[in-house]
Order: sequence, then structure tokens, then C-alpha cells
Amino acid sequence: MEDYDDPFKKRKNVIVRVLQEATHEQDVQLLDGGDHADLASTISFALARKQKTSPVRIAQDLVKIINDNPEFQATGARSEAAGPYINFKLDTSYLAESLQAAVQPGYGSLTKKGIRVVLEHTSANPNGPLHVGHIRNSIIGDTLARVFRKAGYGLEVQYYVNDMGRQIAIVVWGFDNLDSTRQEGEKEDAHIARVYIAANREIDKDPSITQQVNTLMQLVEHGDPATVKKFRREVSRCLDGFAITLNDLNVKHDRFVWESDFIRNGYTDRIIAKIKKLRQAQDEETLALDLEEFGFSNKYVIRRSDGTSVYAARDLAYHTWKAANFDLVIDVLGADHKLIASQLRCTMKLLGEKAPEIVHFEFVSLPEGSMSTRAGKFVSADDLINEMRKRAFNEVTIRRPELDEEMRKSIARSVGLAAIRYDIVKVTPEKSTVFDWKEALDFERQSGPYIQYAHARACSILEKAGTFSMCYIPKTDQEIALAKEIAKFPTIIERVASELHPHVLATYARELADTFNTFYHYEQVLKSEGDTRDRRLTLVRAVQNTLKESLETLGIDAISTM
RNA sequence: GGGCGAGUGGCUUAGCCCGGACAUAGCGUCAGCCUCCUAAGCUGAAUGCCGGGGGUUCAAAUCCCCCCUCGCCCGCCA
Repeated sequence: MEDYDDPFKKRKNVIVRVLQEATHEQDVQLLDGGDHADLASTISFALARKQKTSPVRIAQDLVKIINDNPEFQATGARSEAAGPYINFKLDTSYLAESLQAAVQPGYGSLTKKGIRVVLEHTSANPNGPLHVGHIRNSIIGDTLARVFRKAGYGLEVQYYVNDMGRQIAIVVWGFDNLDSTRQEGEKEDAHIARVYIAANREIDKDPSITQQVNTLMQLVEHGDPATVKKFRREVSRCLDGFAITLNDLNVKHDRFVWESDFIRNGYTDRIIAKIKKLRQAQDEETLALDLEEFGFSNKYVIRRSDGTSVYAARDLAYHTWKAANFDLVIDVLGADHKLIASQLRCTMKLLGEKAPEIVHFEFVSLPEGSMSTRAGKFVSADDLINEMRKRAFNEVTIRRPELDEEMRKSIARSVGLAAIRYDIVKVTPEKSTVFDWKEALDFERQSGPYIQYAHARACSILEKAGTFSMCYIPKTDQEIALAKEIAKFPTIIERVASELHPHVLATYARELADTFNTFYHYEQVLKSEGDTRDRRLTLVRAVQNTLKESLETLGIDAISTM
């Protein structure tokens, strides 16, 4: 893909070509030079084997050839041998090019790709409020959505509403049979959870209730108007509650897609008909797929013996619809969906359809064990948000007592949100985590507020600076270090979109803030004079803009004072 | 029992796909820094057989095999 014309990558590509020419090797991957250089090559080791010479000798010879190459000279880079390693050091021209891009609004945006992507995330069952496990899904999903937009993809974000599951039938049974009036000031989703938990307790006491729940499920599948209406009403109320939470988290969906629609519009029947024709189909009492040849030991059931569809059938119908309308399908799912997601992917391929890319994240548990809506054992996202805002408000009041209350409240909302989103997105999705209040409420060092603070500092300097002339050539070590960090941003966006790893962006934003804080400590900006002042102010403008773009891509407010 | 994921200083964590030059950072501990652009900050010190054992390689946290521990999953639930 021909993205944003990255000044660093441009030079790297030339060096790769020159190196290929000099060595007659195809595979000449360059690595990060660390402290030694901008880029480095270890090709000498491999050549030493073939040529039966010492790698040190080879490195020395190669450096001579490379430095004589006119194409290489044009990049402004120079190469030198350090033992067997070949180090490449770039001049600051690429930094100047990067900085010019970095002061522009929207820095980091890549060129439009003309690829339509559908991203599904959150999709929690509407049987109780979102908890800290669900919002790991929301925050990973929403961050990826922001990255994909920035990376130039056409994007639609969907929430798949499971409105015909057993859990919802239990909720409906609860409203029909238990004392279930809403309490004063109770949020809709919390109300649903209370009834759901109570209904489950009744079922535990009297298992015969299960029959009544089954009846409700059959009625809804066959489209009984009164039952459908009840299901829709409770699910909608729960979603109204979710909407408040998601809005507080700065998480946005473009469309809510209802599972039951895929029964009504005939998609599920159609997919069942297609599945029947597969060689792996077993159409007996139930309709199921035998996927053993693909390594699945259990049957993948599509239709029950009573003729009703199971979740898998509707999910296949939904994914077929997505595959038909988009170029790339991405789902963000919890680790508990790994098996069924790979069965779904396998089946989609058998049907000749585009299989979704799945981003799995591992579980969030509590110190006392795993969370359960059914058992009422969870920390709700709403509680977390409220606690975080309270903490942030206290903190702002201590630091900025002179600000009026409205202002402090507004800052506290942004800071609280930053703390939550960053705390969750900073760790790789593959790692299971234990929710820890103390850590979540931390506003220091590796936190969202820390990055916001660096941004606010930069804003403050710029505000005091007044007008200045842009000067894009960094000079001192601190200036160069900061410029190098700023220059990485577009590559980071590209990497996150291809690896589907949003924590990479979180790490980058933190490292950028670190580098700026160090710069801030060592180099005077406003008190410096002439070219130096212009140069440093240009850097501050570039870092401010890059921090802003990074924060906003993380769904965090880039506030200018705090 | 089988499948998937994780195991990195006291705690949390990056790097692993694509093997290279002293393993990233934070918390905590210790020692410093506000007549200086926002101290939600900065500097320095101590703390690592990168879960264990084999192997491949000039070179392994990274690749391969075995084992151990933890999490998730293996339903005519969703």
C-alpha cells in the first residue's frame, strides 16, 4: 500500500536496495540500530558462512561499497562498520520532512485505501450493565476503529444485539412473574440485571421454570407478536442504559444490528439451506456440522431437533451479510469465544464466504475470581466511571484551586476518561488481567492523565510564545531525540491497523510523552533566543499536535489545561 | 483428557509474528531536583539463570520439542 510518504521509510527503502545490490542477497532486513545507529544490518554473519571469511572483514568491505554508491549518498546517510554490524546513520533531513508533516492538522493520517471495513465490538448480552470486562472489548474495539479511520479505511462500527437468547428469555420471565418495578433513580440496565439475578435464583430453586423459559424462546423464534414485543422492550431498555455508559467512555457505534432480524428477513433459513448441502453436514434430529477434519472434536450445531435455530445459525447469517457488504470483517471478542469463532470461520470458508478477522482479548477478573452478571459478581463500568471522576475532581481541585467548579468538573471528566481508557488499552489483548482499583485510579507515569499532562504543558508553552517562525531542523541531542519520536507516528498507525494491536499506540503515546518531558527538563524553550527559540517552539508545536492526534486516536480528550 | 492464550526484578508491563551489539518502562525502595516554560514532572541507585529442561544456530526472551503453573473453552446456552 502506498501510504503517507514517510520520510524515514523512503530512506530505509533506498538503503535496503543499495544493500541488496552490494550483497547480492534478497533478504536484507534492516533492524533498529538502538543507541548505535538509526538502522543496522547483520547481513555479514550470513555472508561469512557462504564466503568463509570473517564477518568483521565483510562488514568493512560492504561499508566501502555502500558509501561509494551515489544513490546511497543522495539520502544523506552514512554507513560504518562496528565489528560485524553495519550501522546506518541518517542526517536530520528526514526529521525536517517529518516535522513539517507533524505540525499539520491530522498528522498520522494515511492515504485513503478504498477498502470498506466492518468492525463489530462490545455486543454484550443485554441482561445487565456493562462491567469492566465488557469495556475491555469496547475500548479495544473503539481504539481500533479510530486507528482504521486514521489509516484511511472506510469503516462502519456495529453492535450485534443478542435479543433472542436464553438470558433475555429469563429476563422477560422475571418481569412477568416477579416483583420487578424499577426503583427510584435506578438505571435501566441495572434494573434489568436485578430482575435477571432474581429470576436466576428462582430457577435454581425451581428448575421447572426452565420449561416456561423454553416456551418463551420458541414463541419469539416463531414471531409471536406479544412475546416479540416484550423481548424488544426489555432489550431496548437495557441498550438505553448501555448508550449512557458508552457515551461516557467516548465509544461510538454506527449501527445496532438485531440478531432477530436475521430470522425475520429469511437470512437464517437461507444459510441453513446452504449448510445442509455441505459434505460435513449431518441432517438428522438436529442439523450439525462435523468439523473433525479441521481439528474440531465437537459437533457444530446449527438447528435444534425442535426446528429452532441456535445462536450459531444466526451468527453465520449475520456474518454472511457482513461479508457481502464489506471488504474486511473484524470482530472483537472475548477469549471465551475462541472456539466458536474458529468454528464460524471454518464454516464461512466452507460456504465460500469471507471469514472474519478476530481480535480476541483475554479475561478481566476480580481479585476474588471471575465476574458473573448472573451471580451479581462484577464491577460495573458506571461505578468505575463515577469513582474515577470523583478522584479526578479531587485531584484537580488540589492542583488548580483557582479554577471555577465547572472548569474543574470538565477537566475531571476528561482526566477520568483518560485514566480508564488508557489503563485498559495499554496492555496487550493476549494478557488476562485482574481488575485493581488502586492501579486503575493511578494518574501517574504510565497513565492517560500523564500523557494529557505532557500535552497540556506543550499547549501552555505555545500559548505564551506568541508568533514565531517555523524552523524544522533539530540540533541538540534532546531535540533530535524528540523529533525522531515524532517521526514514528504514521508508522505506528499503520502497524496497529495491520497487527490489530491497539496497545502499540498506547505505548507509543507514552514514550512520546516521556521524550517530551525529558526534553522539557533539559532544554529551555521560551527563554532561549533567536533560531534556537524558533527551532524549539517548532518542536513543541509538532509534539503538541502529535500528542493530540495520538490521544484522540486513543479516544482520549487532548485538553489544553489541567 | 483435548484445544487456545499467558508465565520477563517484590508487584505490573514492552519486546516474541520477522533471532543479533548492554532485555523496555512504571509502581514500590533508596538518594536528589520547584527564586527555572504546569512537580499529574525530572535525574540517579539497587533489584532479572526472560517458568523449567532439552534442541537448532556463529548468535535464542524471540524458532522447534517435552514438562510445570495460571486463565479461558470443549452444551439441541449465548
